[in-house]
Amino acid sequence: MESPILATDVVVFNIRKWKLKVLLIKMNKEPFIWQWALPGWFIGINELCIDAAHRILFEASSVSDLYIEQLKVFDSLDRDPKARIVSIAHMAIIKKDDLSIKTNDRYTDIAWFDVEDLPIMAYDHLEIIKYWYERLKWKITYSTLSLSLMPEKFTLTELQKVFEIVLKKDLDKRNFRKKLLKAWVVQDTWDKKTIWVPRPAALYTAIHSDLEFVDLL
Amino acid sequence: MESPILATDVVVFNIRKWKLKVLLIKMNKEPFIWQWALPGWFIGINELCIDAAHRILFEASSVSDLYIEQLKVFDSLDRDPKARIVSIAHMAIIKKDDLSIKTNDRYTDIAWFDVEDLPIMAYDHLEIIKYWYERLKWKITYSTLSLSLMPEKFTLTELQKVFEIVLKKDLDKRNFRKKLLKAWVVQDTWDKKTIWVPRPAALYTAIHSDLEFVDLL
DNA sequence: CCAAAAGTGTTTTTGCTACACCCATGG
DNA sequence: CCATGGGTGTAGCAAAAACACTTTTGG
Repeated sequence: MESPILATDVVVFNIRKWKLKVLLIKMNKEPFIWQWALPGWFIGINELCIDAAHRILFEASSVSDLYIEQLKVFDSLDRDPKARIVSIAHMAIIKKDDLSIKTNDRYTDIAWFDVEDLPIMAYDHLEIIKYWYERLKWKITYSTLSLSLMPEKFTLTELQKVFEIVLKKDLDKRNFRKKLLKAWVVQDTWDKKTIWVPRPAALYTAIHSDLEFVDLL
Repeated sequence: MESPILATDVVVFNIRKWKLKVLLIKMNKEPFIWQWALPGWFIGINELCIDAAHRILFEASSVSDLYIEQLKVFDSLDRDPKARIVSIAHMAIIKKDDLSIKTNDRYTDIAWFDVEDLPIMAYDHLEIIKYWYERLKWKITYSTLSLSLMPEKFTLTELQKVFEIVLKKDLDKRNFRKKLLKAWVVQDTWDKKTIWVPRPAALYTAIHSDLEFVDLL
């Protein structure tokens, strides 16, 4: 019995210039030549899906050391015109200060796109991004996922801004701080942010490095 | 490049004798001969994962027409000792009055097991069941998934009992009815259940046949 | 007429929302 | 000394939780 081929596509989120961005690469092969797409490739026969996602992302963009989450299979029969390929879609999140991206010769270009302003895309990749975007919005409200978007140390105002950017709505400063501090997921570093702010702001850091489930909003 | 083989395993839930049950089949081949396992098989090259799940379930147990949901990939390298097989696990739910199960000659036996009292199982199937059980508990609180466990017509007390069995905790009768009726997901059939109850109880039925997302608890 | 489950409202508690002023620093 | 974002508490309201008695039928 012949089996579909297994691949993975990775949606990489990051916040840059006060916008939620997604990492896309430009294809240099048919059938979608010159179109933008998600970084993706085949899963090796002795490879975990999540390892494949890490590897592919590193190969395409030299990015490593990030939060990555597996879920949701995309398997429509016509998603790839050349072969029957089932894709296990992943979501990755890059901390705000991980910067350098550069691609290899498998692609012609790599760039960050605003989630609200995506180009025409190859395959069903637009659908995959929309799915993960909805999930991201939902998941930051009941887990510490938002902290993966932050640098090592951050102020509460910066964290609040991340929520406002992702959720596209304003939050009340006092209520936000109350709930967040009550959840015991961040701790004061006793360090202060002194540049770019009139009054020094307390810098916090995540208590746990792995994902925890707590109501934050 | 060689690719892992794609398969699917299906966790089938049902409520029988006031217990939450899972459907298992007994294998008649190595490497797990005589052990219990989830119904599962390979996905065809031109087959949707969810169609494969339906087909496999029908082949193994002659069960059809049920709620089925795809999610979560199980892909540890050592989950199958003979080959590298990645499994897309599904959850299926059978209405209380779908009864007949019988297997084919691919397996030696088929039976319902209490979720709280599972036998030693082949592969990583125990892990798969535990995952879906947690998800089931969570999902019935914010969707109409619970209605998939009910027969065509049911009383509110019966529905409450299903919640109590799955969640393993008692609920307040008045609060339960208030929230449930306010969610507008069931309607009175003006029919009455008269057998086995002292006072005739109103029979309700689901308004929508597909899954809706509403807070029920 | 008694046993057994059906059915029904109100009060209390809790958590969420809305809201405005003083503080510390750099220029 | 002024502009700028940092930091803090309380009151009102809506949703959730706790709670007990009357009704209908079969035996």
